This record gives sequence, structure tokens and C-alpha cells, in this order.
Amino acid sequence: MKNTFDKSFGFAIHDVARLLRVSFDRQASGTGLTRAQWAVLAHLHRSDGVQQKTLASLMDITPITLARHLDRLEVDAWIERRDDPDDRRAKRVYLNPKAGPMMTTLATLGQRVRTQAMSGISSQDEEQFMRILLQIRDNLSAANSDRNT
Amino acid sequence: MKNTFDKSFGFAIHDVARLLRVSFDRQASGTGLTRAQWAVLAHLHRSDGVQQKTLASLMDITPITLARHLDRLEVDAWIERRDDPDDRRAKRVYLNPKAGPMMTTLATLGQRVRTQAMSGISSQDEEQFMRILLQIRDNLSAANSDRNT
DNA sequence: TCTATTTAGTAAGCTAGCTTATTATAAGCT
DNA sequence: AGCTTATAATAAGCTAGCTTACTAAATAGA
Repeated sequence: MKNTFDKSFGFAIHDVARLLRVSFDRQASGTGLTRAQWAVLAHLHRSDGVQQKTLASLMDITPITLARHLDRLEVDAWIERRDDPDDRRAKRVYLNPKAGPMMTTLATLGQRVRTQAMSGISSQDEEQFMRILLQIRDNLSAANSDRNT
Repeated sequence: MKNTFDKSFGFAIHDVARLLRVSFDRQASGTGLTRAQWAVLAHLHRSDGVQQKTLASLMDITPITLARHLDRLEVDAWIERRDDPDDRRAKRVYLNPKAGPMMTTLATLGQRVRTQAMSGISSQDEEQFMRILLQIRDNLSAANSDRNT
């Protein structure tokens, strides 16, 4: 049934995020990886060997949320934690080789979901949509970090 | 730290949804209600006395997810479940009187968060953004229900 | 009629996010 | 040096979503 209630911003964004996540996770269920885990791998792909706190910060999630993703990723040997040689409190996170090929698979799935979501929307509209979306993210992100000052 | 990784659609939507939820819940923490609970009350406000399955369908969430919200809302006496007189399997959900005033409070908070999110965005851009967002939701929602056919 | 299927609600158990608190280590200050 | 404060990772426990499975009741069909 259609959601007839809410044409409002917050609820609509929320719905779309949920639908996207479910779509993706369903299509990726064969891989044993979820979208959140994919995000971790993708970040490591371009920042291999960073500390957990840095990675959490890059991903803009809390350190404990990241730690749990890493727990599961480590069990399945997608990544590896190694002690930081310069700071005995810290650990550094590394991608294992088997992660490489999976990255392309997941990127393809992501692209497929996006195409589905954007069906019937002109590329011009899509571009503008993204521009505003990113600005909204920055607005909220700024408001959020103000709080911690 | 800024999320420098991903200008991609899925992750950005996801980030915005999370930031909105956290912002709202933080501001509403004094009320004892979360955004998801507010959504339940708001739907009931216009569809008081519906069956749970109908409500879940209106909200586009699964029945069990709704059931848990109702559990907590019922403990704090925001709502009430009554047996459906025509179907002994079913229950109907009713708003309690104390919910009324809270609705306006929450709507105000929601408006405040929205204003914050949209700062620096013209009302014309905002309108177009909403139009595309709703279309995306419909696309995904349709794709999702196709699967159950 | 009575058996088989469908349906309404819930339980169990998973991911994913959060806040608050704990532990071990680093870093700063006197 | 020694004490205090700050920081990296994790633990505990919460909301919120999901899937799968169960129970009780309603409905369809032979």
C-alpha cells in the first residue's frame, strides 16, 4: 500500500533510505555482505591501514558502531586488525586480498539499485537533486558537530 | 570530519536520514518519544481505530516492527489496543487523549529540524527536491512490492 | 462438515545505529 | 617523577528496522 500520510521531508528521506538499504541487501545477500559492511570495505579501499578512530570519523559513524562491523568482517577474513606500532592503545585496519574482487561486484549492485531508484528522472534533475542532497548533508553535519563544541 | 568518501546517492541519502533522526530524537528527548513513535501517533491521528495490519501497511513497515512500537506506546498510555469486535484475531489501535497536545509539540520540532536542514536552499529548489524524492520513493516502493507477487 | 489454506499478531534473533561507561595507554602539568 | 586529564577501543544496553517461524482464528473447497 502507498504511504499516503507523509509528503514531509524527514519521513520521505527516511523511507527512501530504508528502501534502498533493503533493496541492496537483498540483492547482495549471496555475497554475505551488507551495505554497511560494503561501506567499510570501500573506505578501506582508499585508506588502507588507518586507525579505527580515523575510519569511524571518515565514515561519520561512532567508533563502537564501526567496531562491530569490523568484528564480523574480521571473522570472515575480509579485513585484519593489527596493533599500531606507535600507539599501543590503537589498532590499524587492513583489507585482505580477497576483498578486491568483491568491491567491483558490490559497486555493480549499487549501480543497479541506483538506476532502479532514478527511473524516469532526467539526468539533469538527478544532478540537481544530488547537489541539494549534499548541501542538506553538510547543513546537518555542521549543526551536529556544533553541538560537540 | 567531513565524509569525503562518498558523493554517491545511496550513502548520501542514508547519511541524511541518520542525521535527521539523531537531530530530531535529541531535541525530542524531553518528551520521551522518538521519531518512529511520533510517526505512529501521527498516522493514528488521521486513522484512529484501524487494525494493526492496516496501520503497518499505511506506514510501510512490517507488522512486527509496528507491534514493538505499540508495546512501548501502550506502556506509557499514548495508545490503546482493543479487540476487534468483528475479527477475534485482530486488534484495533486508538489514540489516548493525552496524545493530542503532544502532536503539535512534535510537529514544531520537526519543522525546526527541517528548517535547519534546508538552510541556504531556495524554496524553489526545495520544492523540486521534494518532487524528485517522492518519485524515487515511489520507484523503490513499486520495485519492492513487485517482489512479493 | 471438515480439512486445508490464509491471515493477524507476536516471538526470536539478526544488522545497524546510538549513548553512556570502562579499561588501558598517552600526554600534559607541576 | 608522579599525578591528572585526554584518548582508542570496547562493553552494555537502548531504538528501529528486517526475516523467519509460530499460534489462533477466519475462510475456502471438497
